[in-house]
Amino acid sequence: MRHYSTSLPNPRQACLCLRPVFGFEPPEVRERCPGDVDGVGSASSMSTGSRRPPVAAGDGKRIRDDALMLHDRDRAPGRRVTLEDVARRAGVSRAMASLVIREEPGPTSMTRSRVLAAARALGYRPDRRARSLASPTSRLIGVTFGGGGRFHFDLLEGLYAAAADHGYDLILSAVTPERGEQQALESLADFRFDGLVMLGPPVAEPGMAGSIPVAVMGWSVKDDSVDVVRTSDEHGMSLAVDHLVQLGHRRIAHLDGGSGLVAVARREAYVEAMGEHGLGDDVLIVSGGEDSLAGLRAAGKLLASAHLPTAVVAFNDDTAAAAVSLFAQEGIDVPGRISVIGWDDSHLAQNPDFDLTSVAQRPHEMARAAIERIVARCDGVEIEEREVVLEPTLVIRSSTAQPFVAIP
Amino acid sequence: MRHYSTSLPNPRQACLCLRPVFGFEPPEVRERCPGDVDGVGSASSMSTGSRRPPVAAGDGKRIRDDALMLHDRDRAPGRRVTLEDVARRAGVSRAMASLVIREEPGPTSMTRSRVLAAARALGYRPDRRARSLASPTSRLIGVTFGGGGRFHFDLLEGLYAAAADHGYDLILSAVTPERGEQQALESLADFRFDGLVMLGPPVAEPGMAGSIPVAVMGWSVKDDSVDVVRTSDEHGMSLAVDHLVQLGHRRIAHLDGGSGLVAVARREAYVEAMGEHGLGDDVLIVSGGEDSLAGLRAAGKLLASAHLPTAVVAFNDDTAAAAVSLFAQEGIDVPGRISVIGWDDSHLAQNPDFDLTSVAQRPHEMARAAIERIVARCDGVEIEEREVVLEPTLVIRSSTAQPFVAIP
DNA sequence: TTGAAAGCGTTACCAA
DNA sequence: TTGGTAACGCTTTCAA
Repeated sequence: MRHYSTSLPNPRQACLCLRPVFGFEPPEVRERCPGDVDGVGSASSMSTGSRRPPVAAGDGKRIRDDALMLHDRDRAPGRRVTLEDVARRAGVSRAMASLVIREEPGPTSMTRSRVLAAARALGYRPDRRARSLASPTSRLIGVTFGGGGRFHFDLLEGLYAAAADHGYDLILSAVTPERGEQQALESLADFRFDGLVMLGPPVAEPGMAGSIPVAVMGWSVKDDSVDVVRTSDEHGMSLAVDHLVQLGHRRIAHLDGGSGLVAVARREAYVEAMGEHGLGDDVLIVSGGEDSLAGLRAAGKLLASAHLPTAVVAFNDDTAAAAVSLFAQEGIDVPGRISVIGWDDSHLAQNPDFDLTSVAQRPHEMARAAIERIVARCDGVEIEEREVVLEPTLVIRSSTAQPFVAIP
Repeated sequence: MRHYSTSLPNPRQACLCLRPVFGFEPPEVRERCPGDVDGVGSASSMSTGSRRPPVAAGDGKRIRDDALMLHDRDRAPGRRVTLEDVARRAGVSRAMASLVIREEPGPTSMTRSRVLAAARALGYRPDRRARSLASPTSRLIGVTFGGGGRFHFDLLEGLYAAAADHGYDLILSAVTPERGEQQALESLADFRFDGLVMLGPPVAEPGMAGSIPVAVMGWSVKDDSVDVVRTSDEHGMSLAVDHLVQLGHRRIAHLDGGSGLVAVARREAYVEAMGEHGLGDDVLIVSGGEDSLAGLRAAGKLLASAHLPTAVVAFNDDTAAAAVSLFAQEGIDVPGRISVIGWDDSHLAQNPDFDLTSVAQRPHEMARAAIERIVARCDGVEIEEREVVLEPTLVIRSSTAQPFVAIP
């Protein structure tokens, strides 16, 4: 009582009794949770210490009252289930239980099923902290991300899935204007991650050396100690331009994405793609940006120009959709008067109101590639090429068609 | 040698030598890092074992060779600095060093400065896993977030800062379409967080019981075991409408935010605010959404209507800016012909091209409030009210002015 | 004020 | 195959 009076003023972590969603409050004892008084060290809990070895009261050592009462029926209410609990319930040692949980070879199928049953019954979930602390590899992959919008969010989703498949967990750290990349990395490093994935914002030189596997997603980087996973902008742009040229377009404009690394790459790819079709003279770049508003303004500029092109390749779906909206507002038919191509094949492109032809990068596959890279390197596999370039595809929908105006 | 041949196939966590950004590779030894052979268990290290107790060789116990060689000069290269290292360098016990690092009272200023100096020299950073594992409170606050865009990102930034001020760390978990709230919470729970902040997406009933402090940000929730930190939509809307009415507007429309919880609240607040000014008959709600495209379309609908209002209150800055863009495109002067008010006072509102009058919720203050709540509850402080409602302010810029059309 | 030692919940080693 | 036990890096208790 003396010992615990200050250390447990309220439930906190020590009394973590969450709803069934969490799945780690054993069904058998859940009903004891709600109204229960935190009985650690209380007189009432002492009465349950029947199995407790005869220790002289006040013998000067810190008695693990709580540990001693950890028999199935006597666990402190809400106390989280540990491997120890599982092992005891299954009647095996902790080591055995550990092997079973980690699906390591060794235990007999008999042992295995007993342990598994016990774990399920108790709602056991391993403690990631203890796990990563104990093992030489933390099985934690750090992820830095910025305000990258939907696409980064999709990447995140993919990363979670891929990491889980490899038995890794993700720890995220946001990079904000106030909180630079360095700080984000430091706070991640305090968790001792095994590998790092950087989603953004795109920086020219990631602040990491080659001591730990690092993968950068979505943009290219010169530092050759990091892996790069990206979709080929060149290929994507050439798919888009090819498609339009095949339909008969020549005057194809590009609503660009501003000054970001990705925008620059796509702009250059556009120029090149046009050149390859001998359309160098028809190059028309309208400076824009990454969001719908930038797209709106760029589309406005286009409308103000003397000679409206017959097709437009936008930087992304947001800007493309904005352009389509504006065109609609102005009574300019898409694709009748002008064809529009977006990028990312996002929900916007798939939205029936827009139904945009769009260059599709598959974020989940990119994520999978990045995780596989990292995991492989963590396992000591030597990989030569530092760059994974996925080929995008062109999803053709109803925003592109043959040009209205005949080719002069 | 035998023991370690398999355990260190490649650097991994065990050889975490990062760049100076990380600040935990001691300057004095950094030059030893790159080409160094992993000397664990090598003969040379044995010569430093002077403090090693006389243990018979091969006595059947696993000897901590590496621990024994942890004198300043013999640390394994790249091995991360521990409290042990700091303590040894400062010539004190680990317990002392711990107290100093945690800024607990006890150590003399002499001890304190020695330890601090050692920590700095070695570039020490505490291991969050070990720290949270050892203490009854993990000092970890879980945060779930969704694709909430810029505003959520600003909240995140504020949360980081506020948590750090209280000595807490954040662990993030994304809620995506594929990865529900439940899964996000489970993965967080494996880190044994002390408190939880939920940023989104807004759900009617957070999947948590009252066993751990939970704060929900930005939307209201009926469950009275969670704290709610939000900005008053009622107040914000009434500021906006008041401002417009004072300028002489009567026909004030609302570009709404769709069907989200927040959008509903603002829509209702709009109706009420109009009613308070006896403008119930002038209520005009244009259904929209949360992003610029929705704003664009809503503004388009507005334009198509017979009788353009003289002012518009939008759901947020994105939709407001989209409307402004469209109006500009159509030659409708803002604020000459129509006044526009946004919400969030984001970078868009502050952008000189738009210069929007906007309802400002201060995300950093909201974040601070949420963290303070959580921390207080973690410390066992009883708090009565479960809701913190911050009053927004109206930032007046150049998108609002007196109405062009006189009141009939 | 300081230090020794026990513990947190795991993993990984060893010998049986 | 199994179980005992030493780590992991820290916090916390208790005695000096």
